[in-house]
Amino acid sequence: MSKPPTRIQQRNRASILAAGLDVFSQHGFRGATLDQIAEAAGMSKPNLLYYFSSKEDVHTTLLSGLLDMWLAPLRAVSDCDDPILELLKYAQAKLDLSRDYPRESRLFANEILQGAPRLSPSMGALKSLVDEKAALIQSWVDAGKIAQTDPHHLIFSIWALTQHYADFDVQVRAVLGDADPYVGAVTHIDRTVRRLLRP
Amino acid sequence: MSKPPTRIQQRNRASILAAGLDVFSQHGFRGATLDQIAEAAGMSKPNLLYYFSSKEDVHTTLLSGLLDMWLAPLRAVSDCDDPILELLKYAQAKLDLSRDYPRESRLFANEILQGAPRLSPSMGALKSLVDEKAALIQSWVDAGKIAQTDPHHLIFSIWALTQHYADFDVQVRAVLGDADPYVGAVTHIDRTVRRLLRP
DNA sequence: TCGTTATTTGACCATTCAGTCAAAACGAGT
DNA sequence: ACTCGTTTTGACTGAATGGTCAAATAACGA
Repeated sequence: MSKPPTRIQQRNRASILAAGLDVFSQHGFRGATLDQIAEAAGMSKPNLLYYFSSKEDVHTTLLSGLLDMWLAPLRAVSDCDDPILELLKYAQAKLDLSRDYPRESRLFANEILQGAPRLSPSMGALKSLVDEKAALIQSWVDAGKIAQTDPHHLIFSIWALTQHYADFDVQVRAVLGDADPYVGAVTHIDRTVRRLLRP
Repeated sequence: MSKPPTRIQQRNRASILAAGLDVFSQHGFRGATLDQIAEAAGMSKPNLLYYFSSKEDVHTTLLSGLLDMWLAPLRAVSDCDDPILELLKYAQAKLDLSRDYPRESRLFANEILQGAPRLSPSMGALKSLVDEKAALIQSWVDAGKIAQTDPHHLIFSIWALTQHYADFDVQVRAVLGDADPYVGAVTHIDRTVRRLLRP
């Protein structure tokens, strides 16, 4: 039935998704227009709709494709001798995502902020993953390897602390002036996580 | 020139702003429609436009009116014998705002996320306030009253940790299930701030 | 009650925007 | 050069939406 996509199809779908990421992350779903996306992708609107069936199609394709990347660092958290280092690594990986992929972060933030209408299918999987890692963290607490803490809220903290720098970028930069936010953020988050977990 | 507003004017402007807060915080500026807001306010669209000159007028009126409330807890931070308690109080006050005024939090988050196009005038004042309080915190660090920390990033941390519960409410609830997020959040944030600041 | 002012609204306009369609342009194999 | 499937687009449609306006209705003081 479905033929393998040609080179042109791959290239065009990719540039549409890149353009969509740009526009959706900047204006949100309702604020973005197909003309904007088509223009940013270097093609006409009907041509865009030849590759994606609708505006929503572009959006959901982006979201589902990005969720994996976004959760990869959490998936990588696993049992080991030095849990503090493991969670430190997680926090830094998450901060790296904020620095290197701020548009992706804002795309998610926009979606969650509006009640995640197009993301609810994935919420179940998200809960499973978080619950699993929370159990692992709890086992570290029980073994006395890290300080007493609520694992779920610990994960929320890491999300909040790191994503803040991508999602509230303009505010952070307005306050800091010319300084690069991430220089200070790296050491601050390092210290925060260490202090929070040291038994 | 400008007459004092009648009782009807006060009531109607107030209900328009209440409706606008509801709709804007849920759908963002572009996603919200005047018909929605008018309906939520219990009046016709032309009538709404009798009290506010435009959609943008409603939005900016909301934003500027809310900024004061939002920054009040930070303004209240002042020098004292026990800086840790002072900052603890600040963090809890901010968390209370997230719990009691989540729509206001999301309204701001929406605005910042899109680059704060309608909020840039206030950014200068924001920086002044933060710089002032950061200097105060730095003096506490220098006096050895709290642990070494970057004051600006400390403030960002408190913002991030507390606002996360309002802005990402659906995600938090999807992960936690039925549990009330704020029950765990209060003690978690208390512990986090204490551990972060203890010399 | 009457006249004046404040309030409310139905009808309307112009623009924007998602999505359609038929036809044109292109490309690869023969 | 011809054919057939793929890609591209100009022109269009219908619905949504911000905003206007003149006329209707309510409030209120004299």
